[in-house]
Amino acid sequence: MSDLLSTLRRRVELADGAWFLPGAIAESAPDLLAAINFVASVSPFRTLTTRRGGRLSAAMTSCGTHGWHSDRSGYRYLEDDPLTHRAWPDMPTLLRDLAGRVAGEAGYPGFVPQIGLINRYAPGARMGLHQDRDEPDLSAPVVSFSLGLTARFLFGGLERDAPTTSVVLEHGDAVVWGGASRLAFHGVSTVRPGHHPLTGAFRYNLTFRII
DNA sequence: CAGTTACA
DNA sequence: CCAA
Repeated sequence: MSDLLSTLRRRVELADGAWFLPGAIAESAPDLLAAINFVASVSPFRTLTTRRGGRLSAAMTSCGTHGWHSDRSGYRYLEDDPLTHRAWPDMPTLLRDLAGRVAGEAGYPGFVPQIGLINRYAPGARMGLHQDRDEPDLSAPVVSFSLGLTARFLFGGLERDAPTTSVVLEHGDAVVWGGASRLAFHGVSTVRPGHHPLTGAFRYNLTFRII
């Protein structure tokens, strides 16, 4: 897609500093799936536990300098994958470049992601409202890509009780939130059964962060 | 509280 | 399904 057309693409502001970019990464979807498969071949998808013994329904893996992890010690970023006891896979150049481009389209120029967290949702999986607050550097936005099955994305405010707005995230969509929305609560409703020609019975979400 | 569960 |  040309730079001209990408500058003309539709943008919807969900909240102050939070942008929904429909179709922003659609053209790169096959290459993104290949990148996901590479990451998972080094650091496989795994199901994480919460501090109190619950289990996250979305399977996760990471790439880049650190990976996001949760267990009985809580949430944190780790330099090494506790599953493989080795470094997380390098972030594929395509992911870094695409996340930077999409951040720029949302008004956050110069974004060079350090970490890519990949969430895999089978039908029935969900993600409760939460904040991305494990990053010491909150000046950078969070960039999110959606691939495969559709899901309803909930975007709230700075307190858990604040009302949420929702958008349906489809294959190829992106969301970027930063600035006044950087610590906004967000989540994903239960993914419904379905089939996607590229991803089969899965939804993939990639979130790019700087810590 | 990125969770599950009990009950109106 | 929502409140806790």
